[in-house]
Amino acid sequence: MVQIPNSAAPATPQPRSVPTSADVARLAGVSRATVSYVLNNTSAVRISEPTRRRVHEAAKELGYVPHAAARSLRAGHSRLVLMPAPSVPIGPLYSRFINELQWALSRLDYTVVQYASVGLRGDEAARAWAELRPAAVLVPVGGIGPEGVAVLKRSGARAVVTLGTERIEGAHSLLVDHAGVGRVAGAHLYARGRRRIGVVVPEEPGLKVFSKPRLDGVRSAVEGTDASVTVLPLAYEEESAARLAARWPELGLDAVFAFNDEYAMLLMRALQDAGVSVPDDTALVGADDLVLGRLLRPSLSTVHIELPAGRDLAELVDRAVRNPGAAPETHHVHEATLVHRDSS
Amino acid sequence: MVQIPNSAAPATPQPRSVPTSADVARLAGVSRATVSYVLNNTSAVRISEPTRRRVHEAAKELGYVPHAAARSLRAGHSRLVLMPAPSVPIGPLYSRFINELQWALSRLDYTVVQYASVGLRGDEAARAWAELRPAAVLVPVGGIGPEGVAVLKRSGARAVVTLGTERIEGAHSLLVDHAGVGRVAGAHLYARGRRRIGVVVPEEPGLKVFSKPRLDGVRSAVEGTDASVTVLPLAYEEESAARLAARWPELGLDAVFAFNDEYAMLLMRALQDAGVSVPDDTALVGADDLVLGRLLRPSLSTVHIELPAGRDLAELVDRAVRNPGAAPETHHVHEATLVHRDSS
DNA sequence: TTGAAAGCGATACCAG
DNA sequence: CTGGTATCGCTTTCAA
Repeated sequence: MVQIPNSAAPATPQPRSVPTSADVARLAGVSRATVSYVLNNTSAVRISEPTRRRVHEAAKELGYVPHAAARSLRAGHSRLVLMPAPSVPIGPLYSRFINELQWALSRLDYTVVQYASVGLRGDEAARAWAELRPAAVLVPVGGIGPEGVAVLKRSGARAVVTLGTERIEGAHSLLVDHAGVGRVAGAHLYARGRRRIGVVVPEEPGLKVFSKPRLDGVRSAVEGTDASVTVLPLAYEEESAARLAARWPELGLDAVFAFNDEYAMLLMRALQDAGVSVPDDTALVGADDLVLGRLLRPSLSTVHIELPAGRDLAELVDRAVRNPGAAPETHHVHEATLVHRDSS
Repeated sequence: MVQIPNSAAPATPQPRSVPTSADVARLAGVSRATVSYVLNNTSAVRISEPTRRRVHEAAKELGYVPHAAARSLRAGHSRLVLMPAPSVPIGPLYSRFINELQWALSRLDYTVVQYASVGLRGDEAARAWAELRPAAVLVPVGGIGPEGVAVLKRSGARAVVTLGTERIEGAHSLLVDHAGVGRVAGAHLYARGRRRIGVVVPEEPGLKVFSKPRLDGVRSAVEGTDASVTVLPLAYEEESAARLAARWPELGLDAVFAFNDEYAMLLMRALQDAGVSVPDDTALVGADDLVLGRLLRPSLSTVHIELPAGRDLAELVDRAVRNPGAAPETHHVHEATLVHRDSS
């Protein structure tokens, strides 16, 4: 690449330093205060129309973009909502919910940001989030403890909301009843006359927060009956499923709750390939009610769970931010219902 | 809720203002400068061990967390990498890539953040991103134009990298050859003797950026031959697939490229339910090589695409940030290969 | 209606 | 080795 030395060709639009409101003021021939008033439509002061125009034109000409950090430093608070990005792909159901939530929060004029806190755990992560001085932090399941909440609050977070299976001291909570998912599945299988029930537990580490309560739910559903529960570790790979299916005769199970629809699909195929008939030999129930469950043959029974509307959670966040002193709210989501299809 | 008025109960640990480095300095009995040196391990100055300890203890006692905005304001730059969050769920393949990338960037000490710019389009979005003064912006396909890149650069972004199907003026590009995906699929179907080829185009709006080049790829593969290409709009719902399958006799197609494996699964089921045999009556090819393709019966032929390692892209970003003057790099991903299974 | 100036929190230079 | 202090960009009183 031929480069013309700067000294020889100062004409090239070299990356001049980024324009500030002072530059805008200079170009418009006004003070920085006036620029601020105009660009923020401050209603407390009235600026003459010609001045407004000059300021707007200067801003556009320079390509001025305000500096968010400077602004929130001065303001003493931000409208940033931080969501730790889940480190494992968490499925379409959850993605859709997150999307909806982000949309709703944007409508309330928050800046929503997903922070990838890879490699940090517990309080370290909380500290990293706190550095950004968010107005609110929305933590998906298992990502924070009471000390983490304290760190965030001390550094000015006005609301911490956890989405998960258990309440965290000091934080608002949206409790999703994963145990209920397991309970519904277990009760259904029991009612269908099944007594030796397997429960798939994904080997993928990030999913334990879901799989554990779902497993416990199945257990609680058949507690005190003559039914037994067998834990079935399974990785999301064909080979793992094939190995599990090969052990089927010795396992002697007549039913499986497969954690979710995707694992159910994986297992259904492996079972069918191994000559195990679904649902005759073994009944199969998934969860999350994904489209793909309806596409399987036999079509997949599943547990449907109604996540709250993104708007509702957004409003909870907004309320919490406006009134940080209020006692933590706890909301429950336990609308788990069984969708009975052909696999059970 | 019973609320005790504040005035009556000032004893409750009310949110005292958030501790700053000045507070730490005061408590440790040193100057703010010293605090900064200690906490940042500044190697240029040597601080006595006792002082270090006192500072660290004071910081811990107060629960001090540095203020990222203040820091980057002072520093004049940030290590923030901004990635606009895709507004549509974009599939497991892409999610995994994003995750890997975030991880690699964190290792290089960048703060990676996904920004949900819901509702903003084009330059508006670019301006919103620019307010955060990121060091680099990674824009997935179709999210930015040349003016947007200019806005970002003018406000100090040292690198803009687009991941997509076309180069954008001024930005580094990682070009994923979606047309190649279509070409490979089309060529394969042609080679298998198919001549009336349907191409599924998702009705979901966000997917057009992928589906358009894939469709064009199929077209180019059979251009100048006796094969024809028919566009098949399809929404990701059973009913939509059923309607499409019902029209099958009149369409008279002997092959379909189904955009990706998920749409392929949807269509395969609908075709089978409508009595169309795959692959005898109609050959079917998906894309993305998802696990579920192997689980279908017949197992699904698909186009595998090798995305670059997250590490490589992270290094491109890092290089670009360190050397903002360098000419935009363009990298190509065109490793599309056909995985032949039973559906074609 | 506009301008001057203080100050948000952290850092890095320059003295001491 | 440690402490003042100017500075980053912006908003917001207070005066003019």
